[in-house]
Amino acid sequence: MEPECGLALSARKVEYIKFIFETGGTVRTTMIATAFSVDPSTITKTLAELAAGGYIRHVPYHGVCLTETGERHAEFLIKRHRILSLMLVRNGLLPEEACREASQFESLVSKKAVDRICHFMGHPRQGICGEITHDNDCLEREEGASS
Amino acid sequence: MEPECGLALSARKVEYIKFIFETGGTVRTTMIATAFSVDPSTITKTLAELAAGGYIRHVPYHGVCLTETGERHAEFLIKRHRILSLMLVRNGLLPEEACREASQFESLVSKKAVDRICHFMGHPRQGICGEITHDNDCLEREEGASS
DNA sequence: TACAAGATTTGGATAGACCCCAAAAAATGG
DNA sequence: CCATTTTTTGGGGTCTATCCAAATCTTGTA
Repeated sequence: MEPECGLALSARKVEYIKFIFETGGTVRTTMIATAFSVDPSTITKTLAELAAGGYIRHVPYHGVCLTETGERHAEFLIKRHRILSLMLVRNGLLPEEACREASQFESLVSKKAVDRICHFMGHPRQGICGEITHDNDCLEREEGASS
Repeated sequence: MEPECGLALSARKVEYIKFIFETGGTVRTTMIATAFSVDPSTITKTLAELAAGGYIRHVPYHGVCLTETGERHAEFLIKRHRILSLMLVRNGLLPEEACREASQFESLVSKKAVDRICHFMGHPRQGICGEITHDNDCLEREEGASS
């Protein structure tokens, strides 16, 4: 089993997945297009790629919703954003700055790095733009896992 | 005067500028091509863009060297890399990991953020992959500058 | 229920960043 | 002064992200 580095999605796709997750349920193309000020046709195309990747289920003309995989991944994406934002705040940035900066580069930070930072910070529950949740995956390294 | 956010160069160009700076003096196309395992023609093209941006002086068939601007910028790029790597180490990553992760996303971190982190860490001199130098630009915020 | 209006998708294009290959051009050491 | 090496040119490619216009699907409603 490959380590799952968490770098499979481009920055844009990460934003879309997080948006769909946070909106919840079935999300319509226009909703995403409006939220990101992008042409609906662009969204349709990107959605097709996300569907091909198994992250979402897309019913043409009706909207998309996350698959089981997509949901699990979305949780990671959001946690990554919050952990990184929190780290930045704890290292001198203002909350809004931290959130903004993290959004810019988070898609390039590996899961392993996020887990280490999360561990180092003591698995904080309170992020600066929402609560942080911790699954086994992130806690299991605690009890002497391999890597 | 615009704030100079430090996001003008792509990740690849950042690597090239840092490499040229660290190599010092006049650097030849092949040297860069070899260092990054990329076709020389690709380097020539990217070099043309960096020259157009005023970062380097390119004498065809002879090599490139940084301009005054390029040198100043290179110093920032290297400092950014070291500050971010150091922050990651201080937040739980192993040195090599930190360096590798920082290289991936550093091009997307603003100068302002770097300055804040640098300030927060107390303007450290010892990075994990080299010494960190601090210019006025980064220290002046200390004595109550505007932003 | 048929249709107009609105939402969505298709198809066609563009743009930027990177990259490669083959061939031309320049530099250089004998 | 020429063969070898280095570099540049010219021509393609891929990928991601976007836009526009035209087709297509849904739906509320008359």
